[in-house]
Amino acid sequence: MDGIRLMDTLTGDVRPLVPLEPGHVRIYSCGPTVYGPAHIGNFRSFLFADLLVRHLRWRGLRVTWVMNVTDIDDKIIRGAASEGVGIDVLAERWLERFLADADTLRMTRPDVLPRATGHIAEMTALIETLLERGNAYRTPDGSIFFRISSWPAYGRLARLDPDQLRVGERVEADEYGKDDVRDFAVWKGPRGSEPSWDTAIGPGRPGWHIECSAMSMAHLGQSFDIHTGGVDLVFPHHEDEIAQSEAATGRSFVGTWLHCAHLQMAGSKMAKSTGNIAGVDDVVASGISPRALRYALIAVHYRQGLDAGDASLQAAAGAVDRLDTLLAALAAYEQAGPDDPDLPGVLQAARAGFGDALDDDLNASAALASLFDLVRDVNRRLAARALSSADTGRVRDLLRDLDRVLAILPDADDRLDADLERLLADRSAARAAHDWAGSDRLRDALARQGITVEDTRDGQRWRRAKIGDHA
RNA sequence: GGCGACGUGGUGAAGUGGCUUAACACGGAGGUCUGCAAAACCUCUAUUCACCGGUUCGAAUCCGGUCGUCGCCUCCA
Repeated sequence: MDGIRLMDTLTGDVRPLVPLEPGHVRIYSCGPTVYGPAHIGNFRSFLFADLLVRHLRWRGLRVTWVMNVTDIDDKIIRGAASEGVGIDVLAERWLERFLADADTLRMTRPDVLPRATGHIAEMTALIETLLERGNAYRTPDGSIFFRISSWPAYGRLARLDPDQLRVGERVEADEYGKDDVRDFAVWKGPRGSEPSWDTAIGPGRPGWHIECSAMSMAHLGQSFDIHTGGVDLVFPHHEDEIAQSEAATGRSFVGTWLHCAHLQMAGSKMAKSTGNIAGVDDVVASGISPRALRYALIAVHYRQGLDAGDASLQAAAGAVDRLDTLLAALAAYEQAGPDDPDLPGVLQAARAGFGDALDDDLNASAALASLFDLVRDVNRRLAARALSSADTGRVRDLLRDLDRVLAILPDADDRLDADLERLLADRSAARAAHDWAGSDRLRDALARQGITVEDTRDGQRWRRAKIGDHA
């Protein structure tokens, strides 16, 4: 093991992660714009950050994770106006929904979820500095733009030559007056009935990019370790963040830029603008459990495109079921014999393989391979009756340990309600009486309620069904 | 038009110079076990890594070309 290595978008190489403060990693993730429900493509990028955070913590590092919430932007303004409510009402509603979906997918709650509207002062302070330093200028309508020509490094992150940028023919009315069409707004002057803040730099509202610069620096400092987002944010969003942040502070902004590839659906990018989307609720309604969805979203390397087709979701459900089955088997197994002398080595090797894979730029596929190698090995030992009852606890402990990173196993305290418990007890009794017809009837009844029951020499065992019910 | 990523079995996907005639998962075929079922385990399911050429003792892995897919090039994770 030679530490955690990550692929930095800016330099294009894989480098060891060296936190600015030893033992403490500061991470900023571009979060949701709360004007509607986030789709599972959005969640892929959030879950990839979650996986990173969980792995770093599993490695014993302290992590401060900040994810912004954009609660003021054109779409929110438009949506609120069409409903005749304030932007705060709309934002609050969709933020709640975002958090609920995030919980469903077992995303770690970020340490801070700063909102743009709560950081106007930080943004205007940053803009003032940019004005003072000559990196930004005002236009007649009260807007303020960042001057790209004042920042020679512009385009480095996206590997774009500013002179080659194909500038759109459409120029928004409010953007007339820019010195250069490529310049971007850090502050938008007041317009009609749009929300506006009275600030030291004048009335108006913030541009999108400045939000992330201000909020990340407010909560993590002028320089921090990792910034994550989807590849579509590389340009212009993150490019602009770097320019305005470094121009304002004179310091390096971010140590490592991490970008995850798009989730695709039917061969093309999942995006709200194309309507080619599926929400967490849509997938769950189709019978895929949240745990299986999480598995599908994190099982493929984050820089690899991923198609959320039915086949991959079904495969994920199958893989999760294999883990559930092992847990159920461990719980049901009883063997008084001596401990398996080989087990400690097997467990240690699995943990090492798992951790090493994730250290290597978060290679989740390889980490899962290590986990499933362990699953087969343990199943073999269970079948051979080589393990003791105490050994099953050791295996379970390791699975739970690895699951601190994966978060795909059933809850440790998952219990059936009383009615189902009774059906299980009845079935056990029927079997004891060799009442096979009754036993089969009860098994069917349980299956209809989403519980799979299986018989072993240690008695019956149960687990949640793969498809359908996922309480 | 510019820039970038990628192309591995029935499917998803790891591997990026010899340990790999290719991990792991899903699926399929056969077998063991079992009241039945399921699960699990065992065997089989790519002599081959888009195609062509080259470098090398040796390539899925490096180089060149061709074809194809996807993404970015102003607010989309």
